[in-house]
Amino acid sequence: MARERKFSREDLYRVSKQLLLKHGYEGFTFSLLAKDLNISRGAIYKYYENKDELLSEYMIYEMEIFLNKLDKINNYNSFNKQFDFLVDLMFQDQEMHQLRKIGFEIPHTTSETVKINSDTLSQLHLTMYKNLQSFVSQGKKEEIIKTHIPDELVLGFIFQTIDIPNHTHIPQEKWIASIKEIIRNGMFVQ
Amino acid sequence: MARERKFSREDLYRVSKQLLLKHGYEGFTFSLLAKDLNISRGAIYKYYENKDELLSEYMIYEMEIFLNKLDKINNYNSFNKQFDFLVDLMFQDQEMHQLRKIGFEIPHTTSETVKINSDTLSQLHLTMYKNLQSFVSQGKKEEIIKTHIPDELVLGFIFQTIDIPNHTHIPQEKWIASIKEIIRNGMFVQ
DNA sequence: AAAGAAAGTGACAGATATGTTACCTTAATC
DNA sequence: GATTAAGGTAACATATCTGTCACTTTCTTT
Repeated sequence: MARERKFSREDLYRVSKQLLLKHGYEGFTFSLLAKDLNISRGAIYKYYENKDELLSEYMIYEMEIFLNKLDKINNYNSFNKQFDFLVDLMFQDQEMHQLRKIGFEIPHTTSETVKINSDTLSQLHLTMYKNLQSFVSQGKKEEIIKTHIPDELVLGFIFQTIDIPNHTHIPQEKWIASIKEIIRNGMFVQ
Repeated sequence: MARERKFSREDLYRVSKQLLLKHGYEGFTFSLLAKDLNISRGAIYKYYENKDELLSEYMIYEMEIFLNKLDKINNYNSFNKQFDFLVDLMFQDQEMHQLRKIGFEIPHTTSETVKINSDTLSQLHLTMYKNLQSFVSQGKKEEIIKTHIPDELVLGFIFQTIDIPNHTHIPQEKWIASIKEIIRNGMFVQ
């Protein structure tokens, strides 16, 4: 150590998250980042060669946090409780879900570091996928989930429906309850 | 008339669409557009002051085409057929749905023309919404759709689920059939 | 064939993002 | 207190996008 840093890694990640959600991948720049951190742009280059290096590293960080939370799905042994847990988690981590989509825009063609990070990220996605895969399998084995529905669709419904904009500001609890109901039993009167 | 144009409005729209889907709103530039059209960048400025003017106009064009198709929903008088029509339409016009989301990124703060176009676009969205609103109302009146489900969610499910990525390339027919089944009756065994 | 008008071009200036680097600052270590 | 090394800054060169404008090209009209 020689001199105290003006910004921590956490600062970097926090502000990057805000900027990513606001401007998207293409709109994210070191200029904006430096301005929001009240540091000079050059300081960031002491740690990262380009934005892809920073962002791919940050995505790994977010993904690891998410996977840790997701892992708690194994604390529940009935499929129904796991289902509730998963949908609730997705709603809590709605922003993470936005970020994950932005993460796919990072090109893995630039520096070596980015390539390595992208590989790590792919690995984490695979881990997530396997975790969820076994969740779906169990649902089908317990004869709760219809077996003829593609696994991808089971997960896709849970992942996509959290993005439905709630323009009329229906209370979150009611909103989520309705989503769960539709996924479970549909929106048609039986 | 004085001289033949090297590019038609259709050319402009077609290439803009490709670029928008590939690079998103922020990544869309007149430079890219000119290059793909094999014309000079300056030529585009003869018709549009900036990209927002072009894009907002283009979005109106796409939206009008879509609304014309959507209007055919009234050719069906049973709710169930309308439902099938709507889901099928959304799948045919998947790209249009991507574009619509990108369209929301156009700032309505630049030139007067953009403001006017944005208003027109809002109007078209309202028209679409009302059209769909009456579809949902009918479904509830016919006691096919559960009345306690928020209207926004009924539409949201139809609009969002078409975005679920079909990575494993399940045949479209089977895919769409499963989506319809889940929306209607859920993914849980009854 | 001359005049006029719309279409298109290329160059210019301004703005902003990107990497790099010489130099300054701060704090720990000797 | 001098040395060392990491942290930070500001300026520079480069690249790209933007908007404008004088000029050229092409076609129609007279």
